[in-house]
Amino acid sequence: MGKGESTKQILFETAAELFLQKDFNKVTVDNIVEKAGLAKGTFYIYFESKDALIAEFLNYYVNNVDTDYKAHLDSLPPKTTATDMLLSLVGKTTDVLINTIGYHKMSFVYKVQLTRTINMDAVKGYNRKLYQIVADVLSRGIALGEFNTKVPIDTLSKHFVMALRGLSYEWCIRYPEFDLKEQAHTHFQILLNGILEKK
Amino acid sequence: MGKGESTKQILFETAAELFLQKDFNKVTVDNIVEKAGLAKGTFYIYFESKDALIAEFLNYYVNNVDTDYKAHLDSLPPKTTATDMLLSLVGKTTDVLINTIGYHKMSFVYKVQLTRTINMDAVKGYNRKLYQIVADVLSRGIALGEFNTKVPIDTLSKHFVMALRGLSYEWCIRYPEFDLKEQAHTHFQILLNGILEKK
DNA sequence: CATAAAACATGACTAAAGTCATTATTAGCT
DNA sequence: AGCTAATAATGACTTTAGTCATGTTTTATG
Repeated sequence: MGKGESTKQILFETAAELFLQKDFNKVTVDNIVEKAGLAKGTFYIYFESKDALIAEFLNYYVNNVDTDYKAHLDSLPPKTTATDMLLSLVGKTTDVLINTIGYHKMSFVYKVQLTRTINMDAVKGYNRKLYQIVADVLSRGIALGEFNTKVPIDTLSKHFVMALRGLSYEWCIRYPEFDLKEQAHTHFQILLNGILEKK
Repeated sequence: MGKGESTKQILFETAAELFLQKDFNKVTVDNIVEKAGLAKGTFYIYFESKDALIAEFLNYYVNNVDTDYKAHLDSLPPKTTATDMLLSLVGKTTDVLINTIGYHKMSFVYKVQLTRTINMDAVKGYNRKLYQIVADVLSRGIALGEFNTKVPIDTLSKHFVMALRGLSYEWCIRYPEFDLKEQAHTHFQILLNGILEKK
């Protein structure tokens, strides 16, 4: 590891410490470099911007949750229906959002994602594990004759994850009135059932 | 109209002019007050922040579109099915987003909404006309025996508008790869049909 | 119309992100 | 080791949002 890499590491860890104590907005770049014993310019050698650092911090955070989601699904009884799996997965993700990540960090995720120059692929990249996890549940549902759709599975998976993101965004902008868990459940019920009269 | 109100008007209009020439980020508060021939402090008497001014500007923009949506629906042949109405409405909204408002302004809307202190009720308030418009189409669908759902209409309407917002957000963060119009169409097909095997 | 209170306006100031020309350190090479 | 090029670090500086104590104008009132 070159000198530069370890300096970056120091900055990142120093910042991470501060982020656990205070809101992102309350931690200044000056705070970080002072605590790290470095100059401000050094910060900008390793991070494009303060938001870019926060994005790395959040990516790191979000990265691990998909592993949790997978584990959660694997822990379900083998005869669970695909519908129940999907709803259980939705319940799990909303739990994590509410209890582990928190609405404040999620708001930042959604804000930073709108800044085109900052890379948040860990969250939105289609290679994110979550897309595959959802696709697997959908495949299972089709294999079991439980689901029936003309839309290809990976397309469907993208739409489901998008719906989850839409729900989470709505939660962020309507917090605390919006009950994410309940709304997500209802929304996926609608998504699964549709509203068209069955012929 | 008191003196204050007209000063606010001047600031707003000056800013609006500049916003048509340049990105929000490129227009500074100093630019605005200089062009308006006022002091910086004056700006902050009338606007809580630069973002608050932008929010007012965007609200004004977004406000009118719902009237367009209503007009669009009214222009459809009277025997149009509710399904077609809904899909046509979705098509219309995506047209407006893409061609009239633009992804850049929408990104700002979504960013500002995440700033809890700024009021964007014209966009997200449940009294927004769009919620009623969607509810009306849904009622029609139920009256015609076309739709069938246990979920109350106004709840359903909120979920549909949320889906639309989710799609638009996704468009913003994936622009220009994400084809909003096509994706919205597919998404609402899924939402209408569901994916459960019909019994 | 004199005057006090309220409303409006000012601009120098602070805070914080981000820049960049300069300086210091490290690594590779003979 | 001595020299050079690349890499790393510096901090004074710029930019821009936002503040606030002070000053000016308007309005209401005896």
